[in-house]
Amino acid sequence: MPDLLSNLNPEQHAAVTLLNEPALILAGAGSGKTRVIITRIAWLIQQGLASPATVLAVTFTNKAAREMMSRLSALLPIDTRGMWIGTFHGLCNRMLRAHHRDAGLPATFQILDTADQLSAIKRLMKGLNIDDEKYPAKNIQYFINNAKEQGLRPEDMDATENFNRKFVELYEVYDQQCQREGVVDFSELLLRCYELLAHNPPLRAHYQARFCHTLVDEFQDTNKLQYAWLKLIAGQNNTIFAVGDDDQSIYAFRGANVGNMRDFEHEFSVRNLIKLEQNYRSHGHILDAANQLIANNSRRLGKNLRTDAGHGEPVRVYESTTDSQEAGWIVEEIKALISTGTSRSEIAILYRSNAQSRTIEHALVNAGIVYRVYGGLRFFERQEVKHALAYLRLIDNPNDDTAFARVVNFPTRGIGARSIEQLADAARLYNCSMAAAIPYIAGKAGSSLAAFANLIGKMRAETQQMSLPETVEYVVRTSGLSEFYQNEREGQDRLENLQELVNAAAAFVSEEGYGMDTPARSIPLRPGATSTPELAVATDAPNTVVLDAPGIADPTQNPDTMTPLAGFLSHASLEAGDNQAQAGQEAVQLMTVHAAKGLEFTAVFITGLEEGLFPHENSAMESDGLEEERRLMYVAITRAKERLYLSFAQSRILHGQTRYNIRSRFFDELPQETLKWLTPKVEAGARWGGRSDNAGYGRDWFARPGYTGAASTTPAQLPAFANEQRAAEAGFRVGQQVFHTKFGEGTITALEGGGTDAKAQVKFKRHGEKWLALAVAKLQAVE
DNA sequence: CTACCAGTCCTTTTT
DNA sequence: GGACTGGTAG
Repeated sequence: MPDLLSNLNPEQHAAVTLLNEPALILAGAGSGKTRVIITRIAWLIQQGLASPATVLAVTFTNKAAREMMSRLSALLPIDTRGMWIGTFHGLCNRMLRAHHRDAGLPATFQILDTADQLSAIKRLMKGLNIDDEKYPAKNIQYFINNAKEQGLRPEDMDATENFNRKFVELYEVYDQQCQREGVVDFSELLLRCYELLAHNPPLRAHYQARFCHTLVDEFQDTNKLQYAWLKLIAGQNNTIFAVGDDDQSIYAFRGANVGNMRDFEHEFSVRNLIKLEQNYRSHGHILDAANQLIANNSRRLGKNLRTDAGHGEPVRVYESTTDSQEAGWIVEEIKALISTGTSRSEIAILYRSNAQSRTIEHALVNAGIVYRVYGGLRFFERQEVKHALAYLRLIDNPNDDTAFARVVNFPTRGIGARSIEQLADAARLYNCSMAAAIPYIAGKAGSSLAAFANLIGKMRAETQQMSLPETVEYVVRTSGLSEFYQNEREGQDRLENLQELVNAAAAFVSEEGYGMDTPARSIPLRPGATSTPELAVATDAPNTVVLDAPGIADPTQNPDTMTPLAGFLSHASLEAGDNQAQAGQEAVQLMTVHAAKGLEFTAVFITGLEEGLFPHENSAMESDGLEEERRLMYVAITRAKERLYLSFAQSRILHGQTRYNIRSRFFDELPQETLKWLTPKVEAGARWGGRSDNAGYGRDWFARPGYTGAASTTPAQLPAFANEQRAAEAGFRVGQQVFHTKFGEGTITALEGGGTDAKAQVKFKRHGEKWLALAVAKLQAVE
């Protein structure tokens, strides 16, 4: 029996072996967090305190889930495939598939990704003749997802206010449309699963009895709905083991609620909050920098990272005149690093926003340094792949109008916009899907549409007995997609991606343990499974737990509640695939700070450390915005193992305009003794009251009087700041909320001039951006 | 239906 | 600066 505990430090040991109480583990960066979770699962099983079937482990990304499974099976000889380890969305999908009837969904329900959802909303709005200017589809999408993440259905929402009513109405119609089409979006997956458990006591009791240990990774990133789901599924006898780091919460903008950590601590009366503060990644100076920076945040749970590694090298700071000079300097440093033996893949260049990568890439290309950019299009998001998937979806579910609209005329088959509009009208009239409305269309348009329906019907019939890879291959060929891309000049890559899709299907089949010949569209029979899984009672399977609600399917004993095709389509939506340009190369790594979370590198460059960029100017408008930016900086710093570079530029071209920025306030928040300035440090001079707390935040975005910058700063560019300051004297500032009697609410985005010439640029919620003379316009401050 | 042009937007992103 | 969208001309 392997000794799982021998190499743990005391805090890790305590966390791993904690028994019969809810646990909150405050796990600092590089403190062995993943290791603790995996070791705990293994230890619980090894000690007989849990079986693989009674453990529920939740992560945010598929990558994290995969890592958990592979490291776990390395520790213990168990098959992790049947275990409930996965992402929130993946697990909810699994549960909804198993209980689709109770959840009110068809067995073949499909998952809309973000882009699908947006096009579904656009289609809906077009049909209702809703002004896209007044109600942008993106805003509707945001509203809907946000509502769902708060656990709110349309009927739960306040629709009394005029403006709000339209949103709520659209939310309601959108949900009806999804229901009719048999599709669910990402947030629906979670909310539907939550409601399934909330409204179905026997089912809830079943799962609550089944899971004795729930482990949650990156708990600080959970939103309200996810937390509610966890509480629901965990029930009484279950001990939740929540691992997270409030200082690394950087996803508030997508609904993450750091407050869940504090709430958990109180609601579950956590007795021992265990802090993992021993860092195994970074040298001392780097940690000192991170610790002192993050100490500027308020409302922290509080921790301080420490290391045995010694101080190491100082943090190097570089000031450049321009962004391209910054890039040039980075290239020189990287050359030096490489020549002294640092592997390219151990060097990372981080930036706050993607727009910054171009200049750096340019310099790297010129210097002939191989690099790799994270982010961008992912495999299952490519248009040719999405087209092929749309055909596959139609085979499984002809009512999926999103898929239908996508490929009804791709490749072109003489079905124009007018025909499609006609069809959509008929579908609305008869309250059916577009496919079902085809018989109602007469004339030439009708016959082209009928031909398309026949094509899909033929595909459905002919793939009946085919395996999944065969089906995919067949669809790519029969749909005309391969022919289309063959004839297109730039179609070669797309053709290859379609072939890759066939390979992906084959890989999926083998990873999921289906036989290669299993028909793609029947539920495979494996030992322990029955042909009607949702009615099956799993009493004789291994690791069986007592089922207190007989008749409830248990997806762990009966994982085959999905056909291979449905599984593959879910997989394509839930796991969009690699977003790395060229994987596996020995290359310098370029990515945003967000993308770097969880990774580590020997040498790290944090670039563009300027006011307005990092911290980002938009964050000034959000409450808690600066603190989130600071956490982001904290994440960035703690990626570095041995060497950390911080750089900023006096001027930078952004969106085609040259901006003159001053260095980030974060420099003032770092311990000066850990910094080594490669360029002379220029004192910033007195700031407005010298405040760096939230109260003064937003006031001094682009203007700190007294800042002279380096000698090369063009004086002609500086009056812009001076102008803003004078306008600011009138009592307004950038980022401020204002009210105008005619235009309503808005936010000041720029200020110019002074005295009687003072003007403010205001972005109104409903009327766009306008320049207003302060002497004329009656602007009221909203605070 | 395609091709081209003008207008618009631009923080971060996983599922 | 550049990617994407929507509109219109051919």
